[in-house]
Amino acid sequence: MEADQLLLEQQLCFPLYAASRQLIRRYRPHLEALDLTYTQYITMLVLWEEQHVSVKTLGQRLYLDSGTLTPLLKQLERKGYLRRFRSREDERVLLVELTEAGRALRERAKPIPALVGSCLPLEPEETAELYRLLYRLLHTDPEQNQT
Amino acid sequence: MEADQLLLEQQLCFPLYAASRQLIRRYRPHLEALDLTYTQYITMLVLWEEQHVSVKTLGQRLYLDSGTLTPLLKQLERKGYLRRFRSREDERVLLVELTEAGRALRERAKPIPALVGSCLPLEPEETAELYRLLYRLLHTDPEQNQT
DNA sequence: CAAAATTTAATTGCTTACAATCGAATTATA
DNA sequence: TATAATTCGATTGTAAGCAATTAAATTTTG
Repeated sequence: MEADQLLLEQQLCFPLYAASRQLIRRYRPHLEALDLTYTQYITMLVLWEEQHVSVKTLGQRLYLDSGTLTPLLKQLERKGYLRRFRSREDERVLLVELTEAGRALRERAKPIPALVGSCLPLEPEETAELYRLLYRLLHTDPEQNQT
Repeated sequence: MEADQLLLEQQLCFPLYAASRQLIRRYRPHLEALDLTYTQYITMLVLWEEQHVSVKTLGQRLYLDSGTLTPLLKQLERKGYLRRFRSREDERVLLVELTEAGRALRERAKPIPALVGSCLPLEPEETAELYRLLYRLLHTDPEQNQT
């Protein structure tokens, strides 16, 4: 019986991983117009919600570590969408804040969720259920995340 | 109203992506003992099911392209788990077949799905529902995959 | 207060993803 | 059957992810 569990289709990880990459692929054409990659996009989503965010906070919200975020934030800084600076209160902390260009980008990003969402083959209540299950997976977690 | 859609938590892509990476992280410690990465593991899953698989078929089953698979298969060949050879019928086609070591690895992989699955905070019927929704996402797809 | 422990980002190294392009082999078609 | 189109895998270049390590700043504690 264990044998069956080794079937590709029997492993939850597989459709989760494949569906995730596929959905991200659907964002790509829309994000290209904004000169953003997908990871840069979800980083911007956080920044559009909060004025000042530390790398640590970003990492906690996005489940990403500094090894991923540091080069990504430098890239976004190069593009002119944000500024990076050390906190005066605690020099260990690097804060990130949007530039005017970064805030302006928000308007151009607004249509994207609807554009991507409209081509998903799920009913609203199915989408809601998927959310619920994914957040269950995500939140009930032993070794949370890193920095 | 569009503004709300730009909230990180409102985007399906985000929990999907984060949950996917988190689940893959849970495999890592078990896979390390087999000297496999996660992507190498799902590749082995396919090979444990089929004797000879072409790179194209692998790509279709895993939703990965040759740019990902070529170096990965070379790596698995270096580890001694598989052999790569051109098809005699069609020289464009590269076939992959497990070595004895590759087949033997299957036994050591058997406990992994149960080990990972047991720490998931989902009821069996919830897991089933999650499957169903993920495969809906995955299968109903316009621009399928690449090679 | 000084030393130890902790926190925070940055860096390094390795492995994906994947778009784009290429070259070789095969198939279609004019 | 030549040549045009297609298929297949490999290659290249960019951007993630992430473990492990490091360095600097801060906090704890002896």
